[in-house]
Amino acid sequence: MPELPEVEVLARHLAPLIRGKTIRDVTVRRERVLRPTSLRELGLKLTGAKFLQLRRRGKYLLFTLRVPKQKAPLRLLGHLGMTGKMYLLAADAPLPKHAAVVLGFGKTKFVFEDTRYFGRFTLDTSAVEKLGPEPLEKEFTVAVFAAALKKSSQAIKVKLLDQELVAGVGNIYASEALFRAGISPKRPARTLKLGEVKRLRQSIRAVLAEAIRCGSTVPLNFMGIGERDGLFYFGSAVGAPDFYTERLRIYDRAGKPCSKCGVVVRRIVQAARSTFYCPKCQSR
DNA sequence: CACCATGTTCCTTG
DNA sequence: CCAAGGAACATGGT
Repeated sequence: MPELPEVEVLARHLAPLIRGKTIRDVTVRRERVLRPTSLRELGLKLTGAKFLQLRRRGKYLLFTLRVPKQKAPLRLLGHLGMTGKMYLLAADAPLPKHAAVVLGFGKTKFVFEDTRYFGRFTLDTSAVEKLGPEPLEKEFTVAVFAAALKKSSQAIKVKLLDQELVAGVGNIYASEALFRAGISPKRPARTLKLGEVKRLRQSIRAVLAEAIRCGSTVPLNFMGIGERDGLFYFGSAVGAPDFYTERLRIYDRAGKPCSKCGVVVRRIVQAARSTFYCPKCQSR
């Protein structure tokens, strides 16, 4: 379920549920997700530790824990990959088929479920140091963005997926932001004019902010999940306002009419990923 | 059976 | 060294 907005909403929901909770036991059912941390080290360090904080950086979750008798807090990094989810269950509730890591709290348990196991749950936090600016923060300036784009001849859509350029944009919101800005996904990054760079930056911010707003207002259930809500993208949560289902204006709409001009939306493949665009609204 | 999928990393090629 | 493209990772949906 994972691009920046989904991770942000997850962090906001999860933070109050785990804050102050002490980990009594650690169960790892798929060691791959710990990479490169060993099963032994994770169990050793997490058992007895208490959750203090949870924040998001790009598509990563950063947990801060307090270890008894230790001054320095412990940092834990989570990434949802393509199919990861995190939520709490009652201690006696059955685990899903693809539960990768389970942390026992006593009456409840924290579950990291990940069908494809592309996600991570690890003590190695080095990945966040390589990330570019947070798109919704002040650090994501026109100057920084424009300078980075000038250095690249990659197609702009492909470049937007580079987490060193800007952290948190994924395949869906890259198409959405370009559609909103009226820029062709095929344009080499370095050919964007300053006005287009400004528009694109604003579109990225607007698209992400709107998605966070939607996720924050929709009734999502993170405690004792029953339904399989993959969270946002294609779901239509019960009682959700109309704009929730109409939120994606270009992604996955190949063959349908463009919402702005009616021309048929196209799907192309760039860097082995699908890109959706309107050939008229995004002709250059 | 075929092809598609929200992400990242590694390998090869130029 | 860099850029770019593709495959790999693993499972499930259509």
